[in-house]
Amino acid sequence: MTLRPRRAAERLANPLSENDVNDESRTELAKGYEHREVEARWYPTWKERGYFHADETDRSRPPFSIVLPPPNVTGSLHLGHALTATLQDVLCRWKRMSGFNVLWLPGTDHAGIATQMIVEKELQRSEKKSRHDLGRAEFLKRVWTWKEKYGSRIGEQHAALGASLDWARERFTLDEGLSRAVREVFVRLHEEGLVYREQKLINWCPDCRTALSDLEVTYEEGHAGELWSFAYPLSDGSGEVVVATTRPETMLGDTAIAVHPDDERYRGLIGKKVVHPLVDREIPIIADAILVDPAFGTGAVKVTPAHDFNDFAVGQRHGLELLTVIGLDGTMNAEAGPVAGLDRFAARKKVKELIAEKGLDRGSKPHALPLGRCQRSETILEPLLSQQWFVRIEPLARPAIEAVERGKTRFIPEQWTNTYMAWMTNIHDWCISRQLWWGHQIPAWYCSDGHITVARETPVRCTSCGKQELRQDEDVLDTWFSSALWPFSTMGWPEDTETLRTFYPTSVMETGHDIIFFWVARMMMMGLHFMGEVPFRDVYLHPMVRDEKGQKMSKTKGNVIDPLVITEQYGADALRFTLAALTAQGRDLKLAKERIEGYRAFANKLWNATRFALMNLSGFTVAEGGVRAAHAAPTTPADRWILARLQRAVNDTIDALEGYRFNDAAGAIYQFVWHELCDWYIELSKDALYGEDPARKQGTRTVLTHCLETSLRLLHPLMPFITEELWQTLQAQVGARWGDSIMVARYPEKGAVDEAAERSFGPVIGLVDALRNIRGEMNIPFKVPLREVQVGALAPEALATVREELSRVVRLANVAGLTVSARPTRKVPGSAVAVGSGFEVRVPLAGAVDMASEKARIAKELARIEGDLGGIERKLANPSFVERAPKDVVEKDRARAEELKEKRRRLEAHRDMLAEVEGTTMTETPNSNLTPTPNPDVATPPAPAMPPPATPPAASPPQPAGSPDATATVTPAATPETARKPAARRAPAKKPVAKAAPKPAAKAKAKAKPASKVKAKARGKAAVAKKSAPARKGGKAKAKGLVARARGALKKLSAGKSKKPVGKAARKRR
RNA sequence: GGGCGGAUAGCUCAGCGGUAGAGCAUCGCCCUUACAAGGCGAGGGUCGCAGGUUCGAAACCUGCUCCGCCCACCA
Repeated sequence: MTLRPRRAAERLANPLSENDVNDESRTELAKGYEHREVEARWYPTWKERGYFHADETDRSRPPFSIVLPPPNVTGSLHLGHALTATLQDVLCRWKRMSGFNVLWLPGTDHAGIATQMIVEKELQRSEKKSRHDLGRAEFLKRVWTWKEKYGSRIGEQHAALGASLDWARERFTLDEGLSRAVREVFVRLHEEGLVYREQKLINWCPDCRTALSDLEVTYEEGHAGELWSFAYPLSDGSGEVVVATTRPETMLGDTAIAVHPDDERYRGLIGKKVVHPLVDREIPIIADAILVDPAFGTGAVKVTPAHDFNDFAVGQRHGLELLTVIGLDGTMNAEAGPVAGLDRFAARKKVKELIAEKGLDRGSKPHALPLGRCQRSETILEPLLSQQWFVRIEPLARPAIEAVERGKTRFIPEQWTNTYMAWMTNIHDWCISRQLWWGHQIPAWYCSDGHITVARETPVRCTSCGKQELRQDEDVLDTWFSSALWPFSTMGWPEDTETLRTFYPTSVMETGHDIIFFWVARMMMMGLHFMGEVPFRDVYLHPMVRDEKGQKMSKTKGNVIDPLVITEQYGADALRFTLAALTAQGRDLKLAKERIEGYRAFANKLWNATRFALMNLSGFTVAEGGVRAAHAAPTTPADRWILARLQRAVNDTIDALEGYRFNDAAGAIYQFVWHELCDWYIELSKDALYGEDPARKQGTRTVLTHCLETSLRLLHPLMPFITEELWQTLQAQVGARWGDSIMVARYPEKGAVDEAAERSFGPVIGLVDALRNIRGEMNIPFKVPLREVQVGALAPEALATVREELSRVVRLANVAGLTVSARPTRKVPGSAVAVGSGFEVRVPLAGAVDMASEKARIAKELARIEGDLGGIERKLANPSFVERAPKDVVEKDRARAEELKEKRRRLEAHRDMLAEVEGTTMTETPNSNLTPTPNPDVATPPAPAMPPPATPPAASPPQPAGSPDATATVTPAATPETARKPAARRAPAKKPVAKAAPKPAAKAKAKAKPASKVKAKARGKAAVAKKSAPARKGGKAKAKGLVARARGALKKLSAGKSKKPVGKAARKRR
């Protein structure tokens, strides 16, 4: 007893690895998938062989290009980057295998402010120095050192994920080439009047000491502030005007009081003046209908043009003085009179005190307001007046809007189109200068007269006055300025390169939706302006990766996960597959450990499926022509079925990839490999593989190899490492020359699905499911063979198929004796019955069957049918439904109703028989053996009372051979299953039966209670059956919708289920 | 203030006009020689609320309630 857990534990503790030799020709696999060893091996191999490299001179294949959104060199990658890398690699590998000339271009971004801050912090910590202590040149040297360190780490992380990036083309935004592109763009825009320098109010971070663009401001919603009121006395002494503010310190910069022109309260005051209470100044009262909302506060507004965006505009309208009172460091300057020299927040307090002393305080109240903070430092920003460089954006935005309107570039998911448009149409000029050191220094030079010379290379003299002492602008450009050029600057622009001609515009821009404005929009503008063509055709915006609590991953929260930690633990393939499977459109992605574990299990499943194949392919060589070769062609319904399912999986996967539905692609492959190939086909194949029929064996081996090999190729973009490993091993085993690498093998192609093969195999699956269900519900362990099983009421084509696959049914359900017939089954007391579409099955269970349990089971099924039927009949009884609903829908329901009625009829008959039996025998001998035939394996205790059944199988009416009514019989000796397992057959049956007997009663009791619930559920279940494809296609009966939950499994396998997505996908594409 | 998502089984999410699905978790049986990172079976949902459109609504429309995100210069 204690042995069992130990055996499992041992396997877990030591899962690897009889073989960790790097040898492509080996044909044996370790027992479990060991990702570390495999991953370490393949990436360098691919890279060395040049598979990642794009050839810009190759025009024989259609181009496909993606530029990797350059990660910041500030640090290492997080899971958001892993998602980016995964999705792009999926696209690139898929396209590469599909015959495209693929360029996936890597690189990194210097990330001006972010990097500078980090290095500054580091410098402060380690050497207690500021950047000013080092000086510009020395400080920049330090940053470069930092960049070298983290730039390579980013490369390693991408390699660990399997990203097939063309490393030979790796770029950095501060490279010489890209810097040249930046200068070129700046100069040209300046020449065109689209770059200008001006004194304007901008968002200033007193902490970073730099200007920011609007986008770098994050607004804190509903900050709990205070609205404070105070009085300005009128200069003529006739009274006062009360104003309100959330920033009292700014009152020292007030240069007007504004009221609404139509406001009766203040009409008489317009044009008068008030006295500033803290400095010696008079301030005019003006009327401004735009600024003032008479309903807010007192209806009078203090105007501070140099420290507020609204007030700045008022100042422009009314020609007001711009009085700056706050300095770049956030302290009050000399203009601030009594609070000069104080920090802005200390000044706020002081101003209130001073006003209160003068008796002008008019109280305050809590007030929620949006508060702008610096995206990097989270410091509260200060609107300040300063000289900055700007890009005149409107002329650039217009073409970028048009391009999207005309469909030159499209957004996926579509909803982002609106977001993009809304921003583009309300865009403000872009402040591009930053008071930093790390970045592209602005190519503008000043002479002592203040003339500006803008040039590509350092000028010798001022273009205005010829002076030779020139000083370059110390500021650098916004990081996003160089990022905006990424799609063409990385391909060699401003030169007219072969690479640009081949790969621009790029095919897809794949990135997070958080940088749609920062980056995507700006690339559109710059690409159109300088290349005359959109930078990308499709923009796929992926969701944000969150932690399992749904929180955004951020360094400050400390919930950032390093992809390397995950790949180390679960494998890159598992992580990639998880990310893809979770990437549904339009929703953020919560990464839970359990999901990754689940997909690691999937990798292991695939590994073991291949391992199984290898074990059964010794001496086998794949035939020339594969599954289509005459001597290897599929011969059984199961073969044809799995090939049809494979083709459907291929179609579904490609459809999903084409629509950027990564989760559907992952789902299609997962479902096929695990639940069809492994759960069904491999199990089905065992009789042939273990048997002695050479033709059958050959066919099965061919089909199995084909399915596996195709699955591996299909899966490769998602799980590159394990697929390569298995593909190589399989190739070596079967002596084929599929190619040097799965990476450069051909991707599976879409094709017609053999729907007849899918359909005709249904009864076999249905039958096995029915038998398994009876086992499960009756609690009969698998090792106890089922005897005297009758399969009846088979439709002609189903009869043929079932007969053809009889040995497989026998094996999968462990049946030791079975008859197949077109006629209904014969009643046998003490049997369990299941009715499927197109067949019924009866399992005599001798004494093992518990009447109550079987009755409950049948009642449950009947309730379900009643529910289904009730709903459908109500619909069919509704004249307007019959009249107005599409014909096929009505037809489908009619057929379904008929089918349900037939099922109900059979089950009712069975139920009545159960009642009859119970009435006669159960009451007196509750434990008695009701077995029709002596059954040493199942019956316990031995039958004392009941006579043998009236008609044992052997005595069934003889049928002419080949007639649809013919009865096929399988005897225990004839089945490979039983032949191989004599021990199991002879095992004393006491244990399972004894175990089983008490169980059903309890179960039945438990189930008696929620009868209403069963009904409710049954009602719902009607839908399942209705969705079946055959009905939809004209009401052809199909073996499906068996007893109980067998349906669920069946449904997955039926053609109908997966037809739906295909249709939908087709619709979506239109 | 405007806009965009989301609310479906205990959890994470598909489905988006024909009447509810997956994975994980749960319960039962099974170490059956590809895989216990496994197999088989089962249980579990008035699809956020309220109206409307429709023969038919989880899906479409309207309103509402909660959650998340984005945009916005109300002192």
